[in-house]
Parts: sequence; C-alpha cells; structure tokens
Amino acid sequence: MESQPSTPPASPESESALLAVRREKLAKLEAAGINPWGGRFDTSHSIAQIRDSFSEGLQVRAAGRVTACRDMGKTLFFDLSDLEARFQCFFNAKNVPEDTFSTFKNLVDIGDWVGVEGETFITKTGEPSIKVTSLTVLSKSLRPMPDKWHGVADREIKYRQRYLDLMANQRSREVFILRSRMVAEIRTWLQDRGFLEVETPMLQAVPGGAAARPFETFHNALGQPFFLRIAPELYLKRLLVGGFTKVFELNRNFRNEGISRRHNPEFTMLEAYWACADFRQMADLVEDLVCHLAEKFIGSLLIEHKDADGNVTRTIDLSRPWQRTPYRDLLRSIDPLWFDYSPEQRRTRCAELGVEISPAMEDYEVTQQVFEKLIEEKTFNPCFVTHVPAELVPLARQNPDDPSIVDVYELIINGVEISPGYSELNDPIVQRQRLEHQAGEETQKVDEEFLLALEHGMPPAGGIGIGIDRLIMMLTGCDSIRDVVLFPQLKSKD
RNA sequence: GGGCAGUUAGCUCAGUCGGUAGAGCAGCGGACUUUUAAUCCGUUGGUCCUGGGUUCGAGUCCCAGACUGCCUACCA
Repeated sequence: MESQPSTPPASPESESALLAVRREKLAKLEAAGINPWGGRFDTSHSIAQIRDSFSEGLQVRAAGRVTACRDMGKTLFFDLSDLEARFQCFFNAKNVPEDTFSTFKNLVDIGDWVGVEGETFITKTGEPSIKVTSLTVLSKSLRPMPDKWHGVADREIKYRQRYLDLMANQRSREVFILRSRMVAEIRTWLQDRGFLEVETPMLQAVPGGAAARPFETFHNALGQPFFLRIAPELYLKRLLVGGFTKVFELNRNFRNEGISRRHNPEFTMLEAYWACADFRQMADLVEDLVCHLAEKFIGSLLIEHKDADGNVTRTIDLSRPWQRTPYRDLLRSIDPLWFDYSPEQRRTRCAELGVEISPAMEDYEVTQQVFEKLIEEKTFNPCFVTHVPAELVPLARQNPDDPSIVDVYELIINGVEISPGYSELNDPIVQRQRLEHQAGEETQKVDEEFLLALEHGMPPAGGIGIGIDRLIMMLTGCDSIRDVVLFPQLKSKD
C-alpha cells in the first residue's frame, strides 16, 4: 500500500450532493459550537411511556430519532421515534431562543438523533405532542433515511443493513421485539418449572448430537482442530449423568449446510432434559409452552398469517389437545397398504404419488420421503408424530414392545418440524452400537467421552429440542427465517 | 450444486420497436404559526450491477461474471 494523503480518498458516495449537504451541516453545527455527536442526555420518560400514559401539562425530557418533519414556517412539527414508539414534537419559534430555532430548521435532518425538553399538550387537531422549549443534537446522520412511505423493500438492504430496515419498517421492529420477549419468556417459563439454564461448549472436538456437516476451526495453542457445535445434546446429557435433573440450553447451533427460507447456518435451538420423564411428558411440556407463548404474545391460539396486503393466507389452530398420531398411521392415510408392500412396490408407489426418490435411498428413507412431502409439508396445525422408525433417530430409546420404533415425537406445525422430543437412550452399550452404526455411514467420529459418561449411569430422561427461529416464524407469520434473524448470513460482497 | 427471476437517482419504482434517462418520496431554494404521507411554486441529482460482444447507435439484443430472491438439491 502506498501512503495515502490525509484527506480520505474520493469514493462515489462522497461525490453525492446529498451527502455533501449533510457534511456541510455537520461543519456548520461544529462552527456554531454545537457538538453534533451529543453525549449523556438524561430522559424523564421513554417515548412509549409518554405516549401510553399521556397527560397534558407534563414536563418531559425525551430522546429519539427525527423521522419526519412538517415545516410550517415559524412552526414545525417533527416526529421523534425510537424502536418502540413515535411521538410528535411541536417546535415554535416563540417557545425557544432564536438561534435554537434556526439551528434546528437549517441544520437538523430527518435521521438525526435529538433530545427534547418541554411540556405535553394536545394540538388543535387532537394530536398529543411535546411543546419543545429546549433541543439538543445527539447525533448527526450523514446519510439519508430510507423512503418514509415504502421503507426498505430491497431484501438485500433489509438483511445487510438491518438498521435501515428497523428504522424504517414498523413490522420488522415488532417482529424482533416480539422475538426478544418470547425468548425471555421461554427462559422464565422453564426456570419457573425448575429447569436450570446452562451453557455448554460451542467448540467441540467431536461434533455430535445430530447428523449435519459442521464448521471446522483450529485452536492454535492446543494445536488441535475444533468444530462449532451442531447440537448441545451430548453435553447436556453429561449433566444428567452429573445429577442435574432439569436442564436447558437456549443458544446457537451451527450447521454447514445449504441456506434456504428455513435454514440459516447459525440458528437458535432450545434443548431441555428432564430426568425420569419420557417423551409423552416432553410433548405435554412443549404443548403447554407454545400455547402459553401464543396466548401471552399473540392473544389467541388462532395464529393468522397474512400477505403484504393484510389478507389472511393461513390460520394455524393451536387449540388443545394437539393431535398425536403414530408415524405408520400417517403413512397408511396416504396408502393403507404402504407397509404391506415390498420395497420395490413402495418405490413404484412413489412414482405414482409424484414423490421424487433417488436409487441410493434405503427403504426407510423412501418412506421418510413420502412422509416429508405428503404429510409434513401439508400439516399446518400441530401434530405430534409418534412411534418413529428407529433408523431415523439414533439417540432415542427403542419402544419396549416394538424395537423397530423409538419412543419419540416429532412435532410438526406450519409444514415444518418445529420440535423433536425423545425418551432418551441411556443404555451405554446400545448407544455405542447405534452411534458406531451411524458413524460408519457418515464417516463421523464417535464421541468416546460421551459414551464414557453414559457408563457412569445416566438417568432415564425426556429430552426436547425446539427450533426457536422456526417457532418465531410460526407465531409471527414470517415465511422466511431471514425475517426473524437480525443478521442472516449472506455472501460477502467483494 | 441445478433451474427461474431480478439489479435503473439516497429510497420506492416506470422505461414501449434498439434512437436525447423518467416519476413519487428524500434533498436543495422559496411561501406558510396546528401539521401529521402537510400543502403550494421552483429545482439539483444517473458507473442504468460488472466486463466483453453485436450495431451507425445498447438501460433495451447476445455471451460471461457478481450479488439477491424464489424453487430445487443437501440438511435428524
């Protein structure tokens, strides 16, 4: 790199007249002895508090972003906004010193942060407002805000510059506030039921607990490769061995797989384990939790998904009790003779049913494909699928009466699997066989330290996982995971 | 990985048969002391994603690439 001159290099942006104007205003503020970058500003109320508990004649101090301005000459009305609320400020030349008025009028832009002080009142047209008597510049915005009416429509800008989406699109703000409150509520709800929240390694020497490709990294001091976890399961079970009887972890998993409307490489998973419980109790737990969230935050067990025009496109009915149906019964609803056919006949039926399969698939995978395409993707109201074939779930306990199936449920809502729940396998000898069988197929390593822990005795337990992103999608009606993850993974530019 | 679509002013979007690059909002100048998508008058602003090609002439047609979206594949 050659040494650069002290002035920043000219970029296409720096040539824009819009940006030049803002820089000019910045310089004028500084020249007038006004710090354009503010500092501590003590507020008496949040904007939402002023709005929600409005009374006239109240002296208030509030801070926010200027999001609209209606200039009437000697009076101007501007909107002061933060994440939660918007409130109108009434700014009149006779209420403030002349230099304050001209400063605002000439040098403050939509997008700037300001602090105001004044008295609340109601305008002639009935709008609750603050009659501003003092104004403080808190931060100058050097770039224009998105379109005030359309907001940010460009998906790429929404995701890469989420702050623009948040400042311009109310629905986005609502979804992320709702997500935060729901996640907090999940933690409180579980803690109230005696579950301890724990944190287990995200860097794992052997990535276990699921069958997905991991991200690989390297620890320099140890001279050893590590993997970002694909699931916390095997560590949470070590805690059961150690005597924790009710634990959960709610945090990020990482899977090095395709990205889609329903998949982000890093996603949030709740896993909970309950010693001496079984999958039926775990199903009850999930049903209780999801209904609680819906009632508390949506105010109904009927979840309406709407399109851009506000038309209801789908209604999910969470009314209890939720359907519980064995896997094989669901397949027999597609074809009563499904399990009487030979594997070859099942492949033939797939072609007739319009389900694509590959020749490499095992027989159980052919059946699973039919399940996914013709049942899962078409099931929107909650359905616990039970008595799943053992091949599909290597970490669950086999059914005592029928070893070909395992004691698990898979909860489907909104056409996707939202939560699996197991009666966990605690027999270390059977567990080793099943992991080694799986490892053979997937060329994965077996977590020997996990098996060692099991040999010390893990209590029988119920376990669940809940895909938090998908749960939030279902409850908020978002049809892409990118709309419920603040910064979804995108390919880097350049 | 494969298929389809998109990329034009700061934002939201038009752009017909290949013939001078358009609107609304934002911005800038002006009017207005109760507006709220304020209004009214005037006005600035373009690497038409990038690179090739065809053509007298390309935002427009062709080829390659980038990024994004949707579908698909992979994915307990």
